[in-house]
Amino acid sequence: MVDTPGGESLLFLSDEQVRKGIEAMFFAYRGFTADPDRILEGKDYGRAHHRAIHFIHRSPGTTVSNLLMILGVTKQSLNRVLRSLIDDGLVRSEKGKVDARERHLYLTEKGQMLERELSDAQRARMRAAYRAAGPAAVSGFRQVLEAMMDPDMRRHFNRLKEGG
Amino acid sequence: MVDTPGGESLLFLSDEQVRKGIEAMFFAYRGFTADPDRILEGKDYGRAHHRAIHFIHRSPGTTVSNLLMILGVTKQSLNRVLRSLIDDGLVRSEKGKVDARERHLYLTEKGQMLERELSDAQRARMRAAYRAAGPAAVSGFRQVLEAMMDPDMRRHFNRLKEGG
DNA sequence: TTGGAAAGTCAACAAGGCTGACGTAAATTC
DNA sequence: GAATTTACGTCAGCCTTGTTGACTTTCCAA
Repeated sequence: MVDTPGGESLLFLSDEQVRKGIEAMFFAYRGFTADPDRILEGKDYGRAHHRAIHFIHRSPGTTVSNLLMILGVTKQSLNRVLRSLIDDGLVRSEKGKVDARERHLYLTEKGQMLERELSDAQRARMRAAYRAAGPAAVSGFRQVLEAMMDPDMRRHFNRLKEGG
Repeated sequence: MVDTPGGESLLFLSDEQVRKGIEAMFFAYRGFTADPDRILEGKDYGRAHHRAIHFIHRSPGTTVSNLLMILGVTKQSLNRVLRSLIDDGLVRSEKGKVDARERHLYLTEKGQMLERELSDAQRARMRAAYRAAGPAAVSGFRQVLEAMMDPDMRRHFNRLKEGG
């Protein structure tokens, strides 16, 4: 790193360094999803169900269209997932009181149990990685990830309940 | 963070903090794949082709089975992707000289052009994120990602040509 | 009261995973 | 030299999860 006359800090990032970052994302994401995937296989659910469960847990009472924006899929695709979760009694869909067109989504007890199981596994890995890398690394990790998001997604990300 | 008598550094990571990390991974990965996905749509190729192209570029002459391990898919799945890339003249498959059962894979000129296009876009985003976050953050980012990988994947990751 | 938004649903399709079975050529082992 | 194993390719069929397009119902708001 070098400070230029203008005060800007230049990073000399070779293509190779950046490529390594790209590959790190690829391999790490595999690990990131591995544990929940393992739990879900044989349970009739997949990654799509996990994502829905996660964000409903995170924002209880969220609407379908809000979920659509966060997940970035079509309503037909999300509907198929929600349908099975609702039919199986993991998710409850409540007609909105102020706007009755909206459906507010909540996890049932059963849904919360699965959510717990999935997130326990995923958090364990994340926590282990955090511990191994140390607190300074954790902060950098989060900064780079946030900078990598599309602005819309960053907005959604920051709107989720604070705490981190 | 607190230093214990034993010298160990404890991280007090609330579930909320860890959850934010999980969500950061989710949203960032979307950004990470967004640009190549956009380029590929309308070109008859998808993310699977991108991955194959990336790792063939990265390790010219790699064998099919090596690629299988790195990508973590079945040979039938990889074959479908390679088939189209070979038929379209983006990838060249060469019978091995020392072991004629193996096929060594190379990008053709045409394949290198597409690789360049895809990786230019992806590197631009990664580089921008790196610049925005700063060099210390970049180091932490890489450390956490590496700690998050499965050991097998970490081995593959570290075996790829150094430079970062 | 009517237009448009939110949601749900049906149908059809595609990408990209998977398993299982089978074939072939080449290398290795017995 | 024969048998076995390895590396690869391929056929067939299945599943998940994404897509479009069309249509309906419900309901808010102008």
